Amino acid sequence: MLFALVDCNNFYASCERVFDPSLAAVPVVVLSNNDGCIIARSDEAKALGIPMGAAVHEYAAALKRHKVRVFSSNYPLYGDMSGRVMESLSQFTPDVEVYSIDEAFLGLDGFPITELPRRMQNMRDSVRQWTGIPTSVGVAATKTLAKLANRIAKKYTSDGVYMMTDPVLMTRILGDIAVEDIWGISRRWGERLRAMGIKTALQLQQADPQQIRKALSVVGERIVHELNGISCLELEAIQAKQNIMSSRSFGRLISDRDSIAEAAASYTARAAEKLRKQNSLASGIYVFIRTNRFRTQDPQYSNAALIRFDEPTADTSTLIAAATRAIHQLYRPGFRYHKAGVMLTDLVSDGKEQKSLWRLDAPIATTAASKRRMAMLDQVNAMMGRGTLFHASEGVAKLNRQKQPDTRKPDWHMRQQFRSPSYTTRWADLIVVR
DNA sequence: TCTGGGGTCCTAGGACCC
DNA sequence: TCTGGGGTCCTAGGACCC
Repeated sequence: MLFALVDCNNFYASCERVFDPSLAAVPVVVLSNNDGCIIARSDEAKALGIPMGAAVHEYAAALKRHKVRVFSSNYPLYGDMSGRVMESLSQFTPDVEVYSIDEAFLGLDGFPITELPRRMQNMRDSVRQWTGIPTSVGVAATKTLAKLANRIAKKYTSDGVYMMTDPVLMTRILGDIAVEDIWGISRRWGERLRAMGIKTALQLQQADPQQIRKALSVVGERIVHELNGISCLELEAIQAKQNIMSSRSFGRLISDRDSIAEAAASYTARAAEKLRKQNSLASGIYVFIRTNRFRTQDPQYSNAALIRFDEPTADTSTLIAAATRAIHQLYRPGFRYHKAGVMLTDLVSDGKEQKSLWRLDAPIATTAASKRRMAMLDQVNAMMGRGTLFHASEGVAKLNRQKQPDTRKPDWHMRQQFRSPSYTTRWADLIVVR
């Protein structure tokens, strides 16, 4: 069995180019929702050294100097283009897993191996011709290796297709790839592996799977097997989402409760629409609000509530009513809020059993952790007034995991007993740092 | 001034049961 | 005050992905 990973090159920037030929061969970037940061770059923009996720304000001068064409994001357009690309791919094989808006895995069962390079080349050219979107194709024995092959295709080939099938060549390639560049290994795990002396993909491939499992759980072990050509990740069918999220930063700081509730209501309406589109019902809604964590000079507050419904629902007004109640419960005066969001959770889709049965009787229940934070915050506010940066650690779990101790010198420390919903006594530490 | 918006999976620990 | 062995279900949180 072989897998292909097809990845659209610089997808959002390429989409903009499809509709404006004057953008060809000039640097193009696409911005995030509030035009806050850069989320897509054409090759020319990458060559200028503009990093992914860069804050626009930091690069405003450079963008201007190099005459970079800058676009606000247009998600309906990108979604539509993505659909066309996926549709094109399905002309070549029915085994298509849409992995993200700009990527798909293909199962290549039934393709004669000798013909594969030509077929993949043909597919890539056709997608380009039918949609205007350039892609890269990586082929290998497992999804993880196909991901790496795709990198090679993008970086080093002229035709955008790379088959990683030669074992000798593969050894050389893996030796040149840093562990963090493997699909599924990011910074934290990369650090852990490096501490174990594993720095390259080749070293991880040759590592003891059991040892890796100890360090990185079964997820890490799977990666080791995948690097060895033993497929642990199958092609997955498209399925209904398990959660639907809608959140935004406000674009300015908001202090009054009703404006936040209004924002939450509109997020909820958007999420409810998506919910109905996939024919699901929500069993709960998770609502969060937060201050701007980048403004360290401001007092910080973030909290979340989870509301369960007696009956799963897709009714917009029910959902909005719940979100509004949650905001009222979470809101604390004296803070300048930056972001809020809702997540419809534990969705019930047609024919599918609901995953869990809720035992909580209360019509509204914030999460236990949320209740504790709330109680502590209120207490601290009462004792000290506002304008305090706080840091809370709770429960036994975190202690046992030996989280890095906070080295900032606490001004004030409180240990609080509380009762969880089941009336088991637990404790929480609250460290107040000015 | 400004620093996104979505998702998934896995595990530890606690509640609860026999 | 200390004390078992087996199990399941649930939640929160920590990782990861694009």
